Amino acid sequence: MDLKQLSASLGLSPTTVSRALNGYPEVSERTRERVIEAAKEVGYEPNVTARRLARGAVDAIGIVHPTGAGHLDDPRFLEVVDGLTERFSKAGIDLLIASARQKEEVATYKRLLQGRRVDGFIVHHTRRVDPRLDYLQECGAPFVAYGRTDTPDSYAWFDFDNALGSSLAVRRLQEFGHRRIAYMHAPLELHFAYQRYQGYLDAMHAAGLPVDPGLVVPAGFGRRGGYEAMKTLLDRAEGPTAVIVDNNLCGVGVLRCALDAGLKIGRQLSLIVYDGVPVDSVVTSVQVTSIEQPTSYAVGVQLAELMIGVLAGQPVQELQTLWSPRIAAGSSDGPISEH
Amino acid sequence: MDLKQLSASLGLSPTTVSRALNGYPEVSERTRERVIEAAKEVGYEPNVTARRLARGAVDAIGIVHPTGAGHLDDPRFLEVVDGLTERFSKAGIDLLIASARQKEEVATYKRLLQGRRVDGFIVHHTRRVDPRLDYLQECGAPFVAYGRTDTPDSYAWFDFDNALGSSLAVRRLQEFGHRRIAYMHAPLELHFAYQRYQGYLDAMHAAGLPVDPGLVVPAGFGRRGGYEAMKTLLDRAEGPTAVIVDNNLCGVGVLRCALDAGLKIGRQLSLIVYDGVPVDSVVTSVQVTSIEQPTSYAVGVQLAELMIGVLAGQPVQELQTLWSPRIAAGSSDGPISEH
DNA sequence: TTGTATGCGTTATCAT
DNA sequence: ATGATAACGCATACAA
Repeated sequence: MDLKQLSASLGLSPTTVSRALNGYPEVSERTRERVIEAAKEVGYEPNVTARRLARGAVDAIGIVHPTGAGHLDDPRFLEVVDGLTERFSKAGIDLLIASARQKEEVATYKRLLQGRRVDGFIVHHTRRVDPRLDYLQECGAPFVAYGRTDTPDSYAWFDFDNALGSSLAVRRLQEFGHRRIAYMHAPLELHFAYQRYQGYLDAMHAAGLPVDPGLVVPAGFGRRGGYEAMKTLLDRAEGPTAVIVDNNLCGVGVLRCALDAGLKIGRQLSLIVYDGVPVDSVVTSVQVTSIEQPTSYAVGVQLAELMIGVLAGQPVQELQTLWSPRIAAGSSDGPISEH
Repeated sequence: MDLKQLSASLGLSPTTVSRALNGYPEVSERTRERVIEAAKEVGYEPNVTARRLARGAVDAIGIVHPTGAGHLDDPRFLEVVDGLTERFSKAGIDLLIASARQKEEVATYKRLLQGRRVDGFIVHHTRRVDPRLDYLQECGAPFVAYGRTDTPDSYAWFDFDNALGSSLAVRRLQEFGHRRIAYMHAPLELHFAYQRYQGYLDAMHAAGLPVDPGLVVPAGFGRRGGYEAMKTLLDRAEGPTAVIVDNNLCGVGVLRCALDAGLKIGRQLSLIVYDGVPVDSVVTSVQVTSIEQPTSYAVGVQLAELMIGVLAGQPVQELQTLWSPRIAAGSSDGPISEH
């Protein structure tokens, strides 16, 4: 059943039916009701392809994720996608998911855009200098970045105040009396990792604490990496009394290692982990103090909201969202104590 | 640059240019070369929306995943998606991802289909009786199921020989001399869980081993569930000498629990886990014997391949793929021994 | 308030 | 081998 048939069955022109269904004001209420009723009755659904061609907009947003990049298994990604689709579907927007080998990323954006497969993009895992954003800005394509680059003024973005999270953690540990505060991080070319790291450095300096390079350890994104990194720290002559970990899978490994070493968490070693330790962890004895952020689902919804703003032509300066993390206190940190 | 402009610049009609680019045979080789050259030169990309409208096909496949269903955080899902997009993109097919609350799943399929947003679907996590497949068959929509239902003859599907995997595990343990073989499983309304469970039962019977209902434990999809379930088993007067776990996150929990209880894995307790224990686990001392299946990426590629067959009108009976798992021996199982 | 005519960028049909 | 013309199904400028 298409528009022509529907309108014929009602004795109206396709134009009027179209207007009635799309909420145009110049249709009489009586007619609108009749039309909507009939449309529901016969189960009419407009052909989106035709509508798209006529309107020149696709009502689809793309999200490109790098193949074999390691954060593929990031469970959060799917949660974000969930928030995106939820919000987008309300606006009649489709979410297109594409994958690209890391070298071909920009080419993929180009292909999707030039074939008019999408109106714009959600770009995630931004890097400090990011050729994808450069390309999209160059050709004026709508996009929202999940995470800022070094030059965040000229586009729409969502981000957490990553530096703040680390600062809060350092300040808290410092108030407990810690001085030797270790820091474990994901690769620093990822901007969130970089920002969190900067927050750590700044807060350490502000607190007048020395930063021992040996206590700053790249530990990647995984449990295993965290475990190994922690083992290295524990082997040192002068180990840390507290550890901050910039991502939670890594944090699980750190916790595990500390427990295996027989340390009393919260007394002999203080631990603060970004995003906390996942609910589905086998470790239940310790409630890990965490730097807490809104759920990834909420992030997805917000990203979609921003995208809709961009598509509506809102100035990008109004479309920059920064959410602040906060500390959720657990039992994994406290004053220094030797027993 | 659209088709009209391109053709004008070549002094040809849009028709000829279209034919040349789409590989129609009735174009002279000379013309074709000229056209392809020019198209590349100016970076012409056909407008897919217009093409779709003209051809009446969307070249897009949908995948609907249930919101808040617990397997959202299934890392494998993204790997499958990766394989799908990879294969689909070669065929010029888009992958649309939508989410739906569990009650609204069928309605979502309906909406996507009637609005001609997609040509067909990949349906995953099939249940033994699955209203989604019923609906899609009813309205004749193309789809490929990842997992069979109770009536698998009339549609295209991909599946693992789930029963076989459990049988292999039971047989192996039986040959080691085990008799009290426990089985932990995900919810049985998921067909893969049901099939694996049936394989366990059948193999136990075939081996002449008694099935103690107390040794068959629903343990869900997570580490925590596995940990708790294992604790329950260990508390029993007559516990198992071997455990089979039907999913690997759960298996991590089981392993952890057994280690915490001080058991020597492979001697005091044998363990076989579907898909093995994830590489990024902190447990490195034990190499878990696993029921091994091809990667989820490969599954994705195969699913896409099947879908392309369906769209091409191939008979569904030729589009049913069953892959067999095999045992990858590790150090987590062996003959019974008390020390 | 409603209808007519035209356009969106392709592909397909039927000539030539 | 190439071209003119008509779909594809909807939205919209313009007319009534």
